[in-house]
Amino acid sequence: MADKTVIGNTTFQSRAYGKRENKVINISGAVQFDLLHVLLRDYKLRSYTLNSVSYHFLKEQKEDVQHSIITDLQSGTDQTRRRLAVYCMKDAILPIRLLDKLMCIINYMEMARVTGVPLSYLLSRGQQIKVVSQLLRKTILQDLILPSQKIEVGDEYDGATVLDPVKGYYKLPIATLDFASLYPSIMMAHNLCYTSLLTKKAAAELEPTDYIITPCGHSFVKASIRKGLLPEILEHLLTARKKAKADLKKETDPFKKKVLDGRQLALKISANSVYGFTGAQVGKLPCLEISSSVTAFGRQMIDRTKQLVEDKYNIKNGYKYDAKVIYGDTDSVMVRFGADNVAESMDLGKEAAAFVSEHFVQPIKLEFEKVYFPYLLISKKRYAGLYYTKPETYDKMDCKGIETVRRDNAPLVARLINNCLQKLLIDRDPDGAIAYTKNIISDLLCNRIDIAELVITKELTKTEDDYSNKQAHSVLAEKMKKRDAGSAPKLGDRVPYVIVAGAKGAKAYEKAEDPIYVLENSIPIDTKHYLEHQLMNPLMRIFEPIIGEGKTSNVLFKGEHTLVKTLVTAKVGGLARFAKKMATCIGCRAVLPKGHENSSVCQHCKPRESELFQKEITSLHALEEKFNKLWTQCQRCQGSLHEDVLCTSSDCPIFYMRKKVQKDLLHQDGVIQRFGDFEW
DNA sequence: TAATGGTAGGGGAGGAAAGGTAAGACGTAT
DNA sequence: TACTGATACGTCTTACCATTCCTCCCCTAC
Repeated sequence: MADKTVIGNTTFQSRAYGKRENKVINISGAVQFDLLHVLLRDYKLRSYTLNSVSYHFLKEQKEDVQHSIITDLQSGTDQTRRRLAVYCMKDAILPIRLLDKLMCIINYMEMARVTGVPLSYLLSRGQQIKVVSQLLRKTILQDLILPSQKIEVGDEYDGATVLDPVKGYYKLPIATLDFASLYPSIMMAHNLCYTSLLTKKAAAELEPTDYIITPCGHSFVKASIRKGLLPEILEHLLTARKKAKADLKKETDPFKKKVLDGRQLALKISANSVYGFTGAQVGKLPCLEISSSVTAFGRQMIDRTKQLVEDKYNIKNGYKYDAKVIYGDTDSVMVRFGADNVAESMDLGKEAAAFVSEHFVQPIKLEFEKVYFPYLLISKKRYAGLYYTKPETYDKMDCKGIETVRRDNAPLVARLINNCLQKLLIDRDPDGAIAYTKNIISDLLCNRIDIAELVITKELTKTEDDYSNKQAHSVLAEKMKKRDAGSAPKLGDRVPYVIVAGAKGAKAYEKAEDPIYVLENSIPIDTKHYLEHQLMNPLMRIFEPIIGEGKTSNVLFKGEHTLVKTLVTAKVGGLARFAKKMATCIGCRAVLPKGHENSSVCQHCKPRESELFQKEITSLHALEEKFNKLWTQCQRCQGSLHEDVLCTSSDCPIFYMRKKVQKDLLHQDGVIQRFGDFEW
C-alpha cells in the first residue's frame, strides 16, 4: 500500500550551502534526486537556471518561456500547444542529459556506499550525518555506544596560520610544497579521537611515554595503548582513496575512469569532513579538544617547514642561492629557491619535500606539487601564476581568489582581468595588456559593452528583514517581488542586477536594477560606476606590481580613452522628469526652431538632406540585418524556424543583444519617419 | 522541531563618528 | 558731548561636506 503523498516545507541551513526553503513530497518506493541540489552543492556557478546550467555543461539551451505566457499558449491553437509541449519536454530531457553527463548518480552512489547513508540523505542532509554513519559503523564493532550529547555553544577556536605574503611579481620559478591531506594525517599521526582523549586526571596516572600533549595543551593516549576510531576511519578512507587513484591510473576506458575519479574524490571529501565534524559546535558530537589540537599541530608544522627549508637551502650550506618562503597557507609553502629555470626548481622542491617529511611523524608527508613561473602574489589567498608540473611546458594559468574566479562581480571584470593576466604572464607583454585595458575602458564609457557582460549576481542569503545594512541585491529582490512575485528571486537564489545611472551621490542599492527591466525600459547604465567600483581596483592590484607603483593609475585611467564618454540622460527618475525633450537636427544635432519640430534637418544642413537620409537608411539596414541574424539564432535554439521567438532567458547573451537591437531598430525607424515628406 | 563540517582572509558597501569648512549669527570697535 | 546707525572685523555656532573607521556581507582558500 502506497502512502498518501503530501506536500511539506523544509528549510536547510548550513554555513557551506547557505539557507534554502524547499517543498518536499513523499513518494513511496522511489528515490528523489533533485539535479538542482546536486548543482548547488557541487558546482560554483554564476547562475543556476536550467538554461544557464545546460549551456554551461552541454553547450545547449532551451527556450525560456515566461510563466505569464504559459496560459496563453495552452488556450491558444494546436500550434501554440505544441510549443508548450516542446518546452515541457525540453524541461524534462535536459536534467536527464545533465545527470548523465555529470555522472551524478554514479558519484552519489559511490559516496553513499563509502559513508553508509541512504542516497537521499546526500542531498537533503549535510556533511555531519555521513561522519556519524561512519562512526556508528566503527562503534558497533567495538561494542561502543555513541553518546547523545546536549548541544552547548562554545567559543570559536583558532584555525590555521596563513604566512604573511611577500607580495610582488616574481620572475623566478616558485616551488610549492603541500602536506598531503594535512588534517587527516595529523589525526592519524597523533591518534586524535574521542576514545583517546584524556582528562588531566587520567593523564596524571599514566606514564609520560604513553600519551602526548598537543600544542594547545590537551592530552591524547598513544595508539599503542588504545587506537582511536577516527584514525581508523581515516585510514580506511585514505587507503581506499589510494586504491581508487591507482585503479584510475591503470584504467583506460574513459567512462570507468570517470567513475573511479568520482570515487577517489568522494573519499577525499569524506576524509576532510571528519575534522570539520569534530569542530562543528552545532552538531551531534562536537569535540573542540580534537579540532583545536589538529589546527594547533598544523600551525606548528607550517612554521617548522618554513624554518627547515630556509635553514637548509642557503649559500652557507653549499647551495647556490638562499631560499625564501614567500607565502604559505594552512598546508602549503611557496618557496623561491633562487634557481632561474623550472627544472632546477622542481628538483630542489622534490628534495626539500623529502627532507622536511623526515622531521614529522608518519603518515604526515610533505609533497612537491608544482612550480609557478612567473608568479604574481597580490595578498593572502590571492595570487596567479603559470602552473608547471613538468619542466617543458606549463599546464595552465592558475588564479586563486582574484576576480577571475569570483562570482560576485560583472563578467566584464573577470574577462578583462583574465585577458590581462594572460598577456602579462603568458605573453609577457605589459604594453599589450595596457592597450587592451584602455580599449575596454573606452568601450565601456561609450556604451559599447553588451549588458550581459555587466550583470552582477549575488546570493540572497537571508530575508529582507534580516539584513542590517541595505544591500543592492536584497533591495532589488524586494522591488522585483512587488512587480511580479512569481518570477522574483527567492531565498538562496542568486539575484542578477546592473547598476543604472542615478542621482549624484545615490547609493549603489538605489541604482541596482533588474537587467531585463533595464532593457525593456531603455534605462541607461552607470558606466562610470562600473569603471570606478568594478574595474579600477582589481586592475590596479594586478598592474601595480608589474608596471610600478604610482604610475599605474596615470597610465590606465587618464588619457584620451576616458574622455570619449557619450552623454546619457536618464528617462526615468531624477531631474529627467522635468526636462523637456527638444527636437534636434539629424545632421548637426542643433535644436530645431519653434514651428519646425517635425522637420528632419535644420536650414544649415538642408543641402545635405539626401546624403543624411542615405546614411540613416544604411544604418537601419545594418540593424535589420543584425536583428535578423539574432532572431534566426534564437529560432534555431528553440528548434523551429517558422514560429515567433518567445524566449526571455535572462542568462542568454543573445537574448540581451536581440532585445537591444530591437530597441535600436525602433528608434532608427523613428528617425527615418522624420524624413517623411522628403522628396527624391 | 530537528538539523545545520571548520577558520582565515580580502574587499566592496553602508553607516556612524570624527573632522574640516563655509555661511550665518552675534558681539564689539570704529 | 551723548547717542545712534552703518560698517568692518573677529569669534562662535551651525549646517553641510568629505574622510575615516568599523561592521556587515559575500565569496573564496585551505
